[in-house]
Amino acid sequence: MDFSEPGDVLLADCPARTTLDVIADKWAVVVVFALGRGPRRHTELRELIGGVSKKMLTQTLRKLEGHGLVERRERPAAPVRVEYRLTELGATLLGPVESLSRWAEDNAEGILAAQDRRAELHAA
Amino acid sequence: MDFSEPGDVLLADCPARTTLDVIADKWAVVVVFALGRGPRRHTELRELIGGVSKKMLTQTLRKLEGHGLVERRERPAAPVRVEYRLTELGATLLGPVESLSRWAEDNAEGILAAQDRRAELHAA
DNA sequence: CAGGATCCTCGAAGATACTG
DNA sequence: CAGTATCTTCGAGGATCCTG
Repeated sequence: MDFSEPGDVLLADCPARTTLDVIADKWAVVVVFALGRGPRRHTELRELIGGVSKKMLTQTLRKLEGHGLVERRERPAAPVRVEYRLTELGATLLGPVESLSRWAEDNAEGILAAQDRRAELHAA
Repeated sequence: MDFSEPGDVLLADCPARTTLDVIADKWAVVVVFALGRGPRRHTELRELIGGVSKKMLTQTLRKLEGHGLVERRERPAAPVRVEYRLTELGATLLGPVESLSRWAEDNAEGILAAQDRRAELHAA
């Protein structure tokens, strides 16, 4: 249990932590997941995701774009059409994200059960 | 690309999304990661993680405990000693979390590069 | 349609001090 | 040591309106 070994990153002020901050945010994860199935437009994403404001979605997309994970492609037309897609780099994030979402799906029940047990204790 | 297929969860108001909210937070991920190597005490965690306030750490631990991912074990003594460890359920989260952290580590460089390219454009 | 600009609020989180 | 309590600030994010 020696944390000074290499491989024990993610702690303190390492690049991995910085990088994690990019994606350790609810919307980023969900957006990447949603784009995992192919390019989507702003409105499509909003409908698919649900519960995200226009502002937050744009903000999240800009952030992901700024980090090279998402590409914005504007179709000249009137009214404008804008498509977002994962970049090659962004696509590599899909594995971990889906691993996470699979876990979330598989363990939703257990988590909620624990939550409820808590609630009951708290009520007593 | 049909989102109505099963397996396309994580969108809208599904249990997976609720569950994701539990862990889609910076500190939660890092704490789980840190506990992945064995039980740790409050102070140890604070030192290992770095940049987290006492308050936030306690809060995060309570949350994880409330969701059945972490167990709090108090050793009667003076001064009190408290150990935190992953529960069995919590340990199952280790896979996804490490998958994520490995990604973060491997792609830190690429991410930062994209970031910098952006910064330059913005400066111009 | 996509998204900038503005205004406003409310809660997340730091600082500080105290306790079992 | 491992917290709790209190106070305060600061910015994330919603609502609304406007534009190319």
